[in-house]
Amino acid sequence: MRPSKRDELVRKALNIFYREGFHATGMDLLSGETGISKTTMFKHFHSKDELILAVLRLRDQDFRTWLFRRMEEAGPPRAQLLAMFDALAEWFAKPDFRSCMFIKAASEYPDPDHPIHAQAAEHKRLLFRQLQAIAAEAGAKDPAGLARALLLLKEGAIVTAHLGHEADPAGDAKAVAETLISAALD
Amino acid sequence: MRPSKRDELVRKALNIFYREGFHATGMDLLSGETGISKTTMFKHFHSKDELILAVLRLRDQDFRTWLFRRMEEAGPPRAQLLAMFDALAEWFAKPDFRSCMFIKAASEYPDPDHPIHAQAAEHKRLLFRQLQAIAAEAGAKDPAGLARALLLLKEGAIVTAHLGHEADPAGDAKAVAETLISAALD
DNA sequence: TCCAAAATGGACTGATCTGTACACTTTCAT
DNA sequence: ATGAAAGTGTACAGATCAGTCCATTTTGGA
Repeated sequence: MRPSKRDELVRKALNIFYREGFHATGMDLLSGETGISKTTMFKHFHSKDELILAVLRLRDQDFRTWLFRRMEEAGPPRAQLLAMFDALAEWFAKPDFRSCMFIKAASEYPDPDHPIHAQAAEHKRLLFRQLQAIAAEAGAKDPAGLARALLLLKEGAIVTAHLGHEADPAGDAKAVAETLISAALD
Repeated sequence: MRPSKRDELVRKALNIFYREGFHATGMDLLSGETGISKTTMFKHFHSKDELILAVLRLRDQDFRTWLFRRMEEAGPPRAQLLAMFDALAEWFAKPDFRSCMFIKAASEYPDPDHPIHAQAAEHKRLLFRQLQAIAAEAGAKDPAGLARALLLLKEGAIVTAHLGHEADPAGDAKAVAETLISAALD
């Protein structure tokens, strides 16, 4: 009925989990930081894991909406594929960039059977599907193969931007992507 | 004087941290699982963080030794570069593969100023240096650029192998690497 | 054989963890 | 205005967290 508090909790929890990590963030801290009482938190979500799952669902929506909107703005499908890496560069440049929430979730919940791990994997699968569709639109000979290759570059760039000393991982990835796309569309 | 217990602790802790995660693994569990008393553990390492740092140093040594040995076995430098992805495929196929320890460490300690995060970053830098040297040996026009591109593919393959549904991320990465290497050496 | 260093077990601290209980207040639709 | 739903504050449970203490036992080299 009044979903505002619930949404507010999930959105604020997203930022804190993203910044601090999942295990490192306690429910008490979450309550204090969001101003939402622990009682209410546990009324909406029966466990911390359920809250994390809701956070990941929100993040999945937000991220894919943001990314594919940025890509669409680039125009034709071929340009869209390349624009993914410009979007990544934008993201990496933000001062609060701290890698990919789903890579982090999979790192903290390494058991593939854990629901949180599975939810993170689902995000990657949805990304693949959308990218494959654009690759097909662009006329790629092997849309799935091109999408897989571009996603390898994307994940690599994210990890490197968070962990490496490289100046411009998104630019490096884009350079490789250009040759891949050219070869796939000729 | 008698470093056996210390080494034994670090080696066993490595496996447990790798399997379960850093925050999720308590010192009591570590003591129980390794059979080494907590007193002894804290005599060797003044804190859990120090133990983790030692674990990461060991993992860095082990991993780079293993990887570059596999690559050297492939023969000439150009073949060595490609062989990295065969080594990755081997690794991914192991039933206990759970992504890269350093990506996981950076995920759990997201603050770049944290010593554990810094240690993980150092590993990636050492990898880059060794790969760059091989790229130079192979006669690449831009050894640093080629090394960066290949490492993007490597990190992407690792993440995808852990989190994705793809059948053969190492093979996908290798295919891209082949065209990159050809272009860089012509 | 003997001694010092290394390792042990287990109780203990104080903090923090997830999750609950309960009595109270706020909000909103009717 | 009233009643049900939603939210609050706080104290609490029971487990686990990192880390300490100490008296005892084991170990390895001289």
